[in-house]
Amino acid sequence: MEKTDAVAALAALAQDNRLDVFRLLVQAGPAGMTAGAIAEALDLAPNTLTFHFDRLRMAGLATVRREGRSMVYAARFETMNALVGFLTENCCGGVSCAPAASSKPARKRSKTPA
Amino acid sequence: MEKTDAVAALAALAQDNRLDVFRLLVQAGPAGMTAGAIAEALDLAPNTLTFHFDRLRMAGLATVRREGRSMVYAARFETMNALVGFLTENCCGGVSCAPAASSKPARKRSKTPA
DNA sequence: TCCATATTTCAACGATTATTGAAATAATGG
DNA sequence: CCATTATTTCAATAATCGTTGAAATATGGA
Repeated sequence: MEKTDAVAALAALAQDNRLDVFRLLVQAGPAGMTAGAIAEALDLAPNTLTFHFDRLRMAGLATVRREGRSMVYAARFETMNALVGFLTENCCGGVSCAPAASSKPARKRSKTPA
Repeated sequence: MEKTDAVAALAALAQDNRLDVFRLLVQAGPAGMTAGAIAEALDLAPNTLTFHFDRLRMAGLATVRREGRSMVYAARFETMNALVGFLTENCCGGVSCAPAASSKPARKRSKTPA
């Protein structure tokens, strides 16, 4: 993941309501959730929600599809995974957030299997 | 890590220059870097930099200490680690960013709630 | 077709953001 | 003390953000 995309994804998640929306989508899994169901669950106005959905989609964190009268939103796990990968690689110093890397530029290292 | 803190940390990292600053701090390790060195490395005005440092500190992602005439900033790895943990736990569906399945009984049984 | 439902679009608004320039503060050395 | 270096504080600015209300659009059913 590129830095630009990481910033976009971070910005998309860096907002209370939007983070709630995304968490809900994650729980819903690939099946997703209708905009209405999310609006009800989080008590948000539908137009406000559309605004936030747009942000999530622009950041590659969500998808939409129409299903009858409803719009079904779903999380893009791939992007989220890439974001966590970016943070771990670039902002942690290596494998985990261990403090003491040397002053050399961080290089990709083989991932320790979980 | 609480949701509020996560949002704060995400917001702190969700900006080009600030992400650059933080990455530099991560590379520098616990020893940190002087404001001046960072200003030169990233070609940023010192007052602009102070603004960004404040954001990082408020979010718990950096610390300062005075060293002679210079201010030395360092990354707070602990917070970063907690953030990645929060994202993995709350926004990925469990272990990695697998499409939320076995780790939690996600309830998703409803035919378009009225 | 008309009607109800589900969601989006649009225009507005106050609030926050990132940046700049100028001035202030803190530490060091002569 | 004075000058220099390093950084912060302050005020101002344009740009973006999150929310709201009103109106528009799309779908499915009677």
